[in-house]
Amino acid sequence: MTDKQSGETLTRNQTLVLEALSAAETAMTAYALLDVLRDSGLRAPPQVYRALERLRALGLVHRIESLNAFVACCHPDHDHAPATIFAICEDCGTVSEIENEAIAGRLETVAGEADFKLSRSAIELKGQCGDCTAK
Amino acid sequence: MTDKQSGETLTRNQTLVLEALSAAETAMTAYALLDVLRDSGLRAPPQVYRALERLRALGLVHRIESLNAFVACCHPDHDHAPATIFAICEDCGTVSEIENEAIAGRLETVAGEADFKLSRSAIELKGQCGDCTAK
DNA sequence: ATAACGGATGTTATATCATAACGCGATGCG
DNA sequence: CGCATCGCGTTATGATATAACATCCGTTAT
Repeated sequence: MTDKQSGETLTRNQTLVLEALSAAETAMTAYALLDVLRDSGLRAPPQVYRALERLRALGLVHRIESLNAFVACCHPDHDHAPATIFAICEDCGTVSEIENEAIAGRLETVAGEADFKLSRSAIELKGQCGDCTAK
Repeated sequence: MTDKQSGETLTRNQTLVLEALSAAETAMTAYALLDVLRDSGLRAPPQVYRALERLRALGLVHRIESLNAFVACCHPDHDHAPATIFAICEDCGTVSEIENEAIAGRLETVAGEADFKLSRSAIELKGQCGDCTAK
């Protein structure tokens, strides 16, 4: 059996990227991550993108398409349906993750009605979070 | 009264971009549009991006976030809710636009429950369209 | 008429996001 | 050992997007 990198464990770079993302309040671009992690030894974009790619495959990180940026998954434990909803505050940049079975199901239905075989979906809401509304 | 560009009419560049997009089967990137329209006199990215920006504001064009690309709106007539769904075929690249009140409403609800003031949303489904499934 | 203004335009340069391609070194396995 | 695999580091480049500035041309005010 090979324990090197065949499934569970994260490599050094992957750990660094995941920790930086988890510590961040907002979504971070790959280059922002690179800047933050330069002191930790990362030098070039591919290092960050490779780590992100693997972390995404493991479901530990999500890409926010409308921002070209990334967030750590809030609840990496349970396999989430392919229908996570992201609420992105346009004031403070906070991204919150929402799971909603009803919408996931409806999307499946709608896709089916349109004769579309759904594999993944990206649902991104823009607006103002509670904290910023209060201010 | 000024008829030049105060609301309704499209400028030459805007018309060119909209026509190119409407003619396309799939979503097109700004640079793809630029290539296509070079013979028509467009030379540089800002010309395309400016036209796209205005067309989007008019609701005639949508941006597909997950592709960094653009499509002409299928039904520019009726003001659509801020919850259009795009079904993107990963085989042939076709993008179809789906309107669904139920999902739009549910998203409003879910956002409200999360104390989030929703302004716009991007819903992008990836998968296989009917034609490609049949093949 | 003409000066001043505003909006669209054209153009150059640059910022930002992402990946191709190569070689190295460690590890597991025959 | 010899070889395959994988992560890694590095360089270079591709792809997407915008800043900034000069110009042109109707409209409007004088």
